[in-house]
Amino acid sequence: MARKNESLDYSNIFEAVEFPDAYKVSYLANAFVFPTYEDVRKDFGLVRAEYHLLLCLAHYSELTAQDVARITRRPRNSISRAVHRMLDLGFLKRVPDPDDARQAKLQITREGKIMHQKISAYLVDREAEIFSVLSDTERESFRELIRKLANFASTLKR
Amino acid sequence: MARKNESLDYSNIFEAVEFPDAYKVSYLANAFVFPTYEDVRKDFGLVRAEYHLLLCLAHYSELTAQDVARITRRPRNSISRAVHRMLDLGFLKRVPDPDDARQAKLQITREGKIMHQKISAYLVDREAEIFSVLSDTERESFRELIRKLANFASTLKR
DNA sequence: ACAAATTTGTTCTATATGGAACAATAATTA
DNA sequence: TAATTATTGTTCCATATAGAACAAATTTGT
Repeated sequence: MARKNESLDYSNIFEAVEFPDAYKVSYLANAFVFPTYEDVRKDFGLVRAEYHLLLCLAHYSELTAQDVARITRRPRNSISRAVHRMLDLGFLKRVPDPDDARQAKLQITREGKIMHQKISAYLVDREAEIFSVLSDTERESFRELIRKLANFASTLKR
Repeated sequence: MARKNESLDYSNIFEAVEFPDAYKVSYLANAFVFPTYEDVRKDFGLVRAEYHLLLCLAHYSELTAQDVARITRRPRNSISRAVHRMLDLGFLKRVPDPDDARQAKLQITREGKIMHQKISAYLVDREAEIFSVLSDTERESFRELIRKLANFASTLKR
């Protein structure tokens, strides 16, 4: 007997939904972005906030935990947890701020940089994979558009 | 005394990161998509999988739990849990499939449709908000590009 | 026809995550 | 200066979520 339901087209919803563009952004996140975080967790042993620390401190030489929370829009307590684990793992170092005893400046270590490079190489590949469906000019268009959207999103209150 | 760190530009990372396009998709998801799910949870009392059930069954008259899992790419157990709660809430009804005792066909109820319309109205507004930064032609371009990307993502193995 | 493999829906369990409250410190205002 | 307010990082707690294993039913392959 033939397999039932085989003619059901699961992507019809893309066009039927009342907010098709936002839905597809969401879908892309669920199908691609989130699984990528999951891969990073499985392959490199770092959860999202931990990887975000690495990412931020690979590009800013010195940040507080609060800075990272703002950059990534993750809650402070998630970052706090992640900081401790990254310190234990030797991927970060922390130096108290002499001018403000509440906070401490975080820096990435040599080991952290190496880990960052490994993860980044993987993520660069993942990016290439998903965007391979676009032509060069399409890719360029998308880059401009997503830049506008992300910049706008960065102004949203938290 | 002036506030410290006030000159730090949190969006520099958008261009510095090694995978800028994927990063911004991810950022948009974190800044916009997931907070939207959170709003739905707070304002309407439905978690993601529960809302996804409503969404799917508002557009397909009859689906199994497995169908919904595939359409939304959520794990089966999340959908299973959500189905029970939605049945209790009276938003769904379930009829056993006479041809296959393993599965049951799900349908949305009148109350479910009403709830779906309320949530959809909210999400339509959210969509309009984020895409307000794009011109009409930009919006049209983005629609085409995200469609390609989402369609490709839908072919990815799970 | 019969054994093996697959599919569906479920429960159990582990964990990532975010909200709330808190103490310590710093900044602001009176 | 003194009192109030804000900020930072932290711990505690509740919950959403996904993996794994499972039983029942169905399909596939020999």
